[in-house]
Amino acid sequence: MSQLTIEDIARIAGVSRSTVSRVLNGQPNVRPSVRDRVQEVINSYGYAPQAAARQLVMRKTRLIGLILPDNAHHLFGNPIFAEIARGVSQVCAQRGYTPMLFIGRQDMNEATFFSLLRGRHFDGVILISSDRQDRSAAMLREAGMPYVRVGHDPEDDGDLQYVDVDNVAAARVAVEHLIALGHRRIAMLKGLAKDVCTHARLEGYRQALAAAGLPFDEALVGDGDWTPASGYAWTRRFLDLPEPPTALFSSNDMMVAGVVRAVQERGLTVPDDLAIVGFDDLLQTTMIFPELTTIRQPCVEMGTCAAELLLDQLEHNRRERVQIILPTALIIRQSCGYCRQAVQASASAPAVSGEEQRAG
Amino acid sequence: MSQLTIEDIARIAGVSRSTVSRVLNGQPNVRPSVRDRVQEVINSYGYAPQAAARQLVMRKTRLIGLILPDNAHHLFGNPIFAEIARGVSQVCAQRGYTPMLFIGRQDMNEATFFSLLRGRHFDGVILISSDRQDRSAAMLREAGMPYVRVGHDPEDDGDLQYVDVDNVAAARVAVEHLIALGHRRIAMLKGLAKDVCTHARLEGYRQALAAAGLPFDEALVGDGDWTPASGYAWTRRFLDLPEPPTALFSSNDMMVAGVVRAVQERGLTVPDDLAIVGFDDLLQTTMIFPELTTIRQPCVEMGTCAAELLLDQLEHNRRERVQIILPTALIIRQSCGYCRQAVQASASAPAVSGEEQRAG
DNA sequence: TTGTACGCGTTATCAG
DNA sequence: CTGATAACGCGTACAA
Repeated sequence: MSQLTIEDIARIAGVSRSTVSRVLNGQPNVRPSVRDRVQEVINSYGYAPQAAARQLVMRKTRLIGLILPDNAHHLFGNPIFAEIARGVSQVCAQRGYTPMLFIGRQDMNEATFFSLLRGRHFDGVILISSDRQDRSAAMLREAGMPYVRVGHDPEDDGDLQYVDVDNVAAARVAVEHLIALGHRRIAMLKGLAKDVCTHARLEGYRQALAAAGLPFDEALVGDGDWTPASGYAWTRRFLDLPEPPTALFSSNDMMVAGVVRAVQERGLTVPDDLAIVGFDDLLQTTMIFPELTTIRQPCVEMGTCAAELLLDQLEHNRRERVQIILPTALIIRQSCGYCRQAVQASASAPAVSGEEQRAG
Repeated sequence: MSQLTIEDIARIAGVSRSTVSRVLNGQPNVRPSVRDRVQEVINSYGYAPQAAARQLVMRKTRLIGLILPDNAHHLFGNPIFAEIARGVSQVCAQRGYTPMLFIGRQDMNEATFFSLLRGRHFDGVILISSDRQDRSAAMLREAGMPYVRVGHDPEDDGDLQYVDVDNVAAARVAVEHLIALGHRRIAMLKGLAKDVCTHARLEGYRQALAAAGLPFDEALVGDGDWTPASGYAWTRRFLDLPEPPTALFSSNDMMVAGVVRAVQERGLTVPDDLAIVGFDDLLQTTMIFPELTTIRQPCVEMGTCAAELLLDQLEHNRRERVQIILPTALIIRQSCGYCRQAVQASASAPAVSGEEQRAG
C-alpha cells in the first residue's frame, strides 16, 4: 500500500517520527548508523512524504506555476513558449523546485481560476504573456501571488518584475537591414493586436522608415495573427498591389511559412522578388525554410532569467522593481539576398540590439 | 493579507468554522440568511481555502497530471499533444478537476520524479506516450498512481487502461490509397524507433505492399525522427535513387514539410513527381501545405476519452482493463493527384479505418 | 440549524 | 543525538 506514513516508517525502523523526518530532510544530528537504517526502510518501502501535509506546516509547495496566454493550442503552436519553458525548467530543477504548466484556463471561469491561485498551490508563478487583454497579471496581484512576467505592457506598470526584449529596437534593426539593401517598398506583417509586442514591432518599423525618409504606407501593413495562414493571405494581397513591395518584415517566423508559399505560388522567388526578414529564429522554421534572415530572441534565457528572478523573490523576499531587457540579434542568412555591403552596414549598426539593464 | 483562514472568516461573519465550511462546499443545512452573510464575507475578503489543508483531510487534490514524452520541446513541437491536452482539459473542467502539464522531467532524476508521484500531488495522471523506453508507465504503477495512457505498447501489457488508434490499419489504408492510384514504388518515412507507433505504421505499410504483391524495398524506407529536417534529408536520398519512388507515405505530417521542400528544390512537383500521404492531419500543416492527403487522428477525442476513463476510475473505483481504439480517417486532398477512381476505391475499402472497441 | 472536538501527516520546538 | 508534543488549516461526525 502507498498509505504508509512517516509514523509507519518510524515504527518499522524502530525510531520516532522526528528522526525519520530528519533523515528525510537531510538534517544533521542523526547518528550515521541510524540514518542508514532509516534510509534503508524508506527506500525499500518506496516511501515519500505526502506533499499536502508537508505543505500545510511548511507553508511552501516548491511548485512553480507556468501560465501562458489563455489559449492552449495557440500556446503549443508557437515553439517559443516551449523554449522559454525549457529555461524555466532548468533553473527550477537546479534550485529544487518543480514547474507545472497550467493548462485549461480557457475551460475555466475567472472565479475558479482565482480560487486556484488563492489556494496556494504554487509558491510563485511565471506568466508568459504580452497580451494586454489578459487579466491574469491583475488576478495574480489581487491573489497576492508572487510572479514574474515574461513580456509586458508598458502602459500597465503593475508588473513588479518582468523580462522582455526591446521589440521596438529589434524591429527597427530588421527593417534598417532591408533599407540598407536598397529596398524602398517594405511590407510589414503584424501579429495580433491584443499582444503588446505587435504594436512595439510596428513602431520599430515606423521608426526605421522615418529615419530613412521613407513614407509609411498603410497598404503595406498587414493585420496578421501569428499563423502561417495569415502570412499567406496577406502576401497574396501585397503581391496584387499595383506597386508591390520588394521586401517584407514579418512579426514572427511562423507567418513566414505562409509568405514563402504565396511567393512561390506566383512563380516568384525569395529573395529576388521578395526579400524577407522574420522574428524569433525558430529552429522549426530553420528546417522548413533554412535561409531565413531573422531576429533571434533569447527564449531560453528569458526563461532562466524569469525563474531566477522569481526564486530570488521567494527565497530572499526581494520585492523591488526589476526589469530585464534581454538583447536580440539580427541573424543574417539569405532571405534578403546575399550582400557583403549589407553585412557591413549591419555591423556598423550593431547586429545585437537592446541592452541588459537591471534597475534595483 | 492573504493569510486569512476559515477561522477568521467565521469570526468576521459571526459564525463557526463549520458553517463557513458548509457554505464553502455548498452543503445544505445552512439558513439562507446566514449563507448569504457568510458568502458576502468570503467574497469581500477574496478568501479561498488553502489547498494543502483541504487535501490533507480530504485525501484528494482534484488535480490531474498530464505527462508527455520526456522531452519538452519535442512535446511542444508537435501540435497533436496540444490537441489531446485540449480534450483532457475540457473534460476535467466539466467535472471539477484541474489539469496540470508536468514539464521539466528531463531536468530531473528518476528518484525525484518518483517522489513527486508518491507525494500525491495528483489524484491521477494521463500519460501521453508511445515511447517504449519511457519508464514513466512503470513508475506510475510502482507509485500506485492511477493513470490512463494515450498510446501504448502492445508488448507491455502493464497499462490497465489506454486510448489509442489502430496505427497498423491506418497506415495500411494510407498506402493502399497510393497503390490504388497506380503507384508501385512507394517510399516510407518512419518516425523514431523508440516510439511504438513507428513500428505499427511500418507494419501497415508492409501489409499494404504484401497484399498488393509489391516487393518490400529497404532502400525506400527512411529512418525519420518526426521532424521536417529528417523528411528533407530522406527525400533527397530517395530522389537520388537510380529508380526513385513515385509516392511517399510519411509517418507524420511534420516531416512532410521537409519532403515538399526537397521535391521543390529539385524542380519537381507534388503530386506529379511525388505523391504524398501524411499522418495526423495537423491544422498547421494544412496552412503550410493545404492539399495534403493524410490520415486524421481524433486527437481531441483521445484526450476526452482518456480523461473520462481516468475520472471514472477515480470516482467509481473502476479498475477493470479498458482499451479504447478510436477510428482514424483517410482525408483525401490533392497531394496524391486528383483521381475519381481512387476516391471510389477508397470508399469501397472504407475511408474510416479502425473501430471503437471497449473491452470490459 | 449551529457549534465543538478531533484527526489528517508532517515539521518544528523543546526536553531529555 | 533522540523522542514527545504542539502546531498547520480544514472537513466532519457528533453533540447541542
